[in-house]
Parts: sequence; C-alpha cells; structure tokens
Amino acid sequence: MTETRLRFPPSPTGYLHIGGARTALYNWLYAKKTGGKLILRIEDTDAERSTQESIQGILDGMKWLGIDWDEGPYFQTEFESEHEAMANKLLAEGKAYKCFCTKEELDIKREAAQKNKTTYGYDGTCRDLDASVVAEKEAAGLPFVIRFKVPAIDGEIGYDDKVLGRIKAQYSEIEDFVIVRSTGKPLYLLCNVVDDIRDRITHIIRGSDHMTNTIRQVLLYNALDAPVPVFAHMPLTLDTKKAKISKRKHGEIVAVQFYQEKGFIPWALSNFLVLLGWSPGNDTEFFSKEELIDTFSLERINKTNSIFNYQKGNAKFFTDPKAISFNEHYLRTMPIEEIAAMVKPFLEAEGLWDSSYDGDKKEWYTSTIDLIRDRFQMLSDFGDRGRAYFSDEFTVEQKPLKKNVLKHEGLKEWLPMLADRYEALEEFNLESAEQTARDLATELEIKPGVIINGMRTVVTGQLAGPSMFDILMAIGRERVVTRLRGVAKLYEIAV
RNA sequence: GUCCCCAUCGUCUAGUCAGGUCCAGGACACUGGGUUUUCAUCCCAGCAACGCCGGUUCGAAUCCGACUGGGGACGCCA
Repeated sequence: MTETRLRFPPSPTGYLHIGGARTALYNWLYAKKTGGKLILRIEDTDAERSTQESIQGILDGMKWLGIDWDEGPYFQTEFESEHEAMANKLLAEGKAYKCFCTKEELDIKREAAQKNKTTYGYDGTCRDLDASVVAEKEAAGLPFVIRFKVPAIDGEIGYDDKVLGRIKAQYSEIEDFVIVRSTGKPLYLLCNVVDDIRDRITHIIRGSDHMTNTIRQVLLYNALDAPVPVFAHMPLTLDTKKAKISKRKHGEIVAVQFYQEKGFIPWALSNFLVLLGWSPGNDTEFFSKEELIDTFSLERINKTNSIFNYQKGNAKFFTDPKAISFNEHYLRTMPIEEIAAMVKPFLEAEGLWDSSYDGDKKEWYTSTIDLIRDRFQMLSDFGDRGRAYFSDEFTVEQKPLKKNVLKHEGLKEWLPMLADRYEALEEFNLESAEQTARDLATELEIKPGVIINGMRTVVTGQLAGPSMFDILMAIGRERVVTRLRGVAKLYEIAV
C-alpha cells in the first residue's frame, strides 16, 4: 500500500477564508487518518494578484487553526520550467498544438455565438494547421497559445468521484483548452497536474466548483501517462442567498483571521467548519482532534451545498449562530488551564495582563477566568465585559446603572456603609461577606436584592454576572471597598 | 444558453446505497417552564422538514421517470 499524499494549494490572492480552511481541514484530516502526508503548495502563478502578505496570512491562519503540513510550502512559480517542459512534451507528441487565434478574434466569435444563442467552444481553427504554416506564422512573430488537443473520439471520459460517484462527459463537448499563455506562461490546469504528479499526490479533495476542471485534468493525466489520483469533490459553502462565499463579496466575515481576532477558540471553529458538509453518521457533534481524525471519512462527505448562516446586521449573532454556540461550548468545557492560556493575548491587547498571572497569582487568575467563563461567548469578552476583574478602570454600562443604581437613591449611603463594615470585618470570606450584606439590608428594611444588585453594578459595571459573593472574593476586599465608596460619583456622571 | 451536480425542520444534519423498526431522529436558533434574589450556565418541554406530480410495490423520505427549484462550470484566473 503506497502512502497517501494530499495537498492544499491555495492561491495567495487574499487572506485564508473559511471555505479554504475547510478544504485544508478535510485534506489534513484525511492525511492524518491514513497516516499520509499533507503538502502545502502556494499557487502563485498569477503574478498580478499574488502578494507576500497573503502568503503570510494563509500560513498564519493555518497555524492558528492547528493544521500542520508535512511538506512545503512549495511555490508553484519555482517549477515554471517543469511546467513548460511538460507543455513542450505534449506539443512534441502531437497532444497539443500552437494556436494563433487572437483574443480579439475569439471574442468576436464568442459574441456571435451568444447572439445566435448557441454555445461557443473553441472551433479548432488552428488544430490541424500544417507544420509549414505554423513555422511561417512563428517566423512572422505571431503570438500563440498552446492548446491541448482533446482526442477526437466518440464516447465519454470520466472519473470516479469519492463523493459524487461516477462523473462523465462526452469528448465532443470538451473544447481544446489553453494550457500555455501567449506569454509562454503555463496555466493552472496544466501546472496543477504537473505539480500533483511530481508531488505524487494520491488524493485530491477540493470544492465541487472544480468538477469540470477535473474532467480536463484527467485528460492531461492520461496524456502525460500518469496515474489519475482519487478525487473527492466537497460541497460548496454558500451564503444565505445561496451565492458562493467569497472574500470580495463578504469581506472579513469569511476570513479566518477575523475569527481569531474576535476570540474564537481555533478548534471550535474547525469543529464547526468540518460539520459543514460532513457528518459522522450519528448525533455526535463535538470531537477532539484525535476523535475526528479517527471518525473522518471521504464517503461521508455530503453532496449538498451548505449554507453559512451569517445574517448581515444581526445584532445578536455576528456570525453563524451555530458557530458561536460551538465556541461557547468549548469555552465552558475545555480544561480551564487551556482557556486561561488562550485568554492571555486578549488581556495583553487590552493592557490588562500582569506577569504575576503566570507566577504567584496564577491560581487567582485561573480561578477568576473559571468564575466568569460561563457567561462569555468569545475569548475577547474577558478583556471587555470582564475588565473589572483585572483593572480598576472599567466602564459602568448604562442599562444596569439605571436599573440597579440610580433607581435607588439610598444606595449612595448604603454602599459606603457596607464598605465600612467590609473593611472592619475580621475575616473577609464568602460567608461573612454575604452575612454582612444581608444584615445591613435587614437593618435598613430593604430587600437584599437592592444591595446585591447595586453592588454588582458598582463593582463590575455589569448587569449580570456570577454569584455576587464569589465576585467579591475574586476582586478582593480592598478593591471592593474602594469601588463601593465611589458609588456617589456614578450619580454625578449619569446626570 | 450549453454541460454537469444537487434536493429532509429557518440553519447544520441523521435516515436514502441494502424500501417496512420514520405519522422522520439530533444540534443550533426560537418559544415556554424549572434551577438562579441578577444574568448566564445547566435541566425539561414545545415549535418546525421528506419540493411537486406520476410510476414500481402489500408497503416509498428511501427505487424509477418527468417537472420545479437551487448550485457549479463554461477565461490567455486559480
């Protein structure tokens, strides 16, 4: 049994998007499952659109997602001479020919065909040009492209797709496609095949938008006397209007980097993405990497396109709700040490990180993260809604301010009173803090909730949060006392 | 327009290949309830789909055929 070899060949014309990430993921999963290799190949032959920045973005995106590769990155441009050599080989063997038709001529024919409502395929003007004519035109310096000579046979050619089944097409319906530009640069269809042959690729998993390319590439494999790899065309990811998702059209919402910045847990995104077009056949939705590698199979890839349920302008869900729920699930259930480590960069970005969180305050840091993680959905929430736990500079939100503080004029005195009692407490712990607050409420003949919720807002700036007395312990007596005494200024700002 | 592919809740999907166990299961979302002196987590319940028509069959989500709908490809892009 030969080793399985897969590849992920992005073109560096923009950041890594979730569709590409999903493709990479499937290839990676299958390589891991079969004990094979994943090759990363940057297809940068489109010099005009390729950028160094994109290359870095793709590499970073893959690393963040945890998709590692075994070989590469290779750069397609490094193999240009090989591509040219193969084109010349096809030419020499009579499997390809030079075509002198100009772009303008072809455009005219194409337009004419459209007027007559017929399809235009290359009409073969130069297909059987006499060698002397070719030599003459070349001598005259006429530019030419190289076209592949599709065998003039009746019948059909096809391949067995692991997802879609047998795919076939009539030879007569395939036009003689261009494999080398008039500039002498080989085109994708050829380069891709030549590279895959050289890299000994055994399985090609890619989007079903490549289906028609595959037919032509099978022709190329045959002409080059190379074995045809196994193809698996995965369904496309569409937007809610059923259009293919693209960087141009959808912008950052489809960029992997966006999810990184938003505070997604990489594996949560991967897990979600994998399930867009594949399922294990049972009700399992959450997988560890190992479990997923173990369960993944080409045969269970769906045929139906799936919709990435992102609703523009939805205030509650900034992206697909299910993706968010996956992130929440992992945020709540992953080992707290892992979460704590992932939160670090987000606190750093907000200037809230303290080196002691990695040292003697590590236990405090970890338990605080643990205390508040249930209510958050993104890693970024810790440095945002969770700010009050790490800094004295936090904003008090308007809604809770009105509801929990301003509504009760008395809190202006009550909270400082509570602060005094907390300060005087011999021992400031869960029980004593609660008892003190409740005693005060009883004395003042008010509901404990008034004190508690007022305190919550003053101490954390938030409407809701964990159990109040747990919060007190996390924030610490000193800070609590100061914040409670500062209640008066909240009435001032509000007016 | 031509060729190709696809078709189950709003969304992701199980079930289709080997027809009965499916008046269709799970998840997200949504609604209601329980827990919580907050909010969330968590738990329980509810809502919600086999595109249409015909055929085969004792029996069809499942097989066959049309129709309809959706998508993709038709570049000297990748």
